[in-house]
Amino acid sequence: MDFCKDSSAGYLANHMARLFALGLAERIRPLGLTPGQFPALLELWEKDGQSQKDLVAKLDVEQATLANTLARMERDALILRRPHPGDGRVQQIWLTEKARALRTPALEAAMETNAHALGAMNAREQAEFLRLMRLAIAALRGERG
Amino acid sequence: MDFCKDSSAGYLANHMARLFALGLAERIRPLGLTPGQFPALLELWEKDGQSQKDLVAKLDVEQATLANTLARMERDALILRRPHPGDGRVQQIWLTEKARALRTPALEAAMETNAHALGAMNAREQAEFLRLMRLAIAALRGERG
DNA sequence: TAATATTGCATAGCGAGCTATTAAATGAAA
DNA sequence: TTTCATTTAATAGCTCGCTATGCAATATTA
Repeated sequence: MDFCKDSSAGYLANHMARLFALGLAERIRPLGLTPGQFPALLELWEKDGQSQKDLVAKLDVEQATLANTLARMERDALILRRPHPGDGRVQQIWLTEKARALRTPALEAAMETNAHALGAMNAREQAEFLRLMRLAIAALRGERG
Repeated sequence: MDFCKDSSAGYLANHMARLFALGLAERIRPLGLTPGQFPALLELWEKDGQSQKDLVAKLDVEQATLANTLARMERDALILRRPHPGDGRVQQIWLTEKARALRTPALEAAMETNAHALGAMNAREQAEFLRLMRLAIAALRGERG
C-alpha cells in the first residue's frame, strides 16, 4: 500500500500544530503563559465574568479539558472564580489585573509566530491556507457533533 | 488589537490537528491502536529492527516522547525490544506478528480520515493544502534545529 | 412536596507531547 | 589501564487533550 507520511494531511497537520505550539510556547514563556491558556484568554479578554459552560461553547474543547486549564490559570493567578449570585452551580470567571496586562504582549507573540510560519507564502497563499484549514475543520467537525 | 482566532494560523492548526487525531482515534480504536503510535508504526512497517535513535531521527519527535510511546506499544504487544548484539546501549525494535497484520487496516483508516477531511476540496486544492502545510512546517522548523 | 431529571463543574485516569535528569555502556585519552 | 567524555535509553515531572464518572445545585414532574 502506498502511504507516505509527507502526503498525509493528518500527519502534516499534527506535525505543524506541534511546531506552532512550540514556537508560541517559546515566545510566551517569558510572560508566564502556556499555549493551552491562549484560547480561554482570548475569550476572557473579550468579556470576562462568563461561566465555564459559556467558554466551553465557544472553544470546541471538552468541558473537562477547560476545567483543568482554568485550574492551572487560577493557580497562576490569571483568573479568579467567583460563585454566581443567582445559581449555586455556576462559577463566574474573572481575569486578574495580571492577565489583563498580558493581553498586548501575548497577542504580539501569537502574531509573530503566525507571521513566521507563513513567512514563505505570499498574501494570496496565506489567505488560501486559512481558507483550506477552515474547510478541513468544517469537514472533520461534520462527522461528529 | 485586532486578533481573531479564526484568522490565526496557529489557532486553526491546533484545532484541525485535534480533529484529525479524534477522527483517526475513532477509526483505529477497533484495531487496538492509538494515533500516537502511528508514526512509529509507519517507520517500522517499512523496516523493523531499528534502534530508538534511528526512529527519533526520522520522526521529529523528542527521544523521551518516543521512549514512552514505545513502552506503551510493548505493553500492547505491538513491538519487542531486543538488546543489540554488538552494542549494549542499543535496543533493537521489532514488530510482532500482531502489529504486522494491522498494517493494511490501519493505513486504510488513515486514508479514510484524510479523505474525509479533504472531502470538500478538489484535487488542486488538496495538493495546494499539502504544499502549504509543508511550507509552514519548513518555516517553523527553521527557527529551531 | 417528594422523587426524579438535568445541569454545571470537578476529578480520575489515560495518551502524547515537552524539558531536564539519570544510568549504563561504549569510546577516547592520559 | 584508569579516567573522562559521549552516546543510548529510561525516568521524572509538567501541559493539555480526551473519556468516564461523581457530586451538588437547580428544575421538573408525579
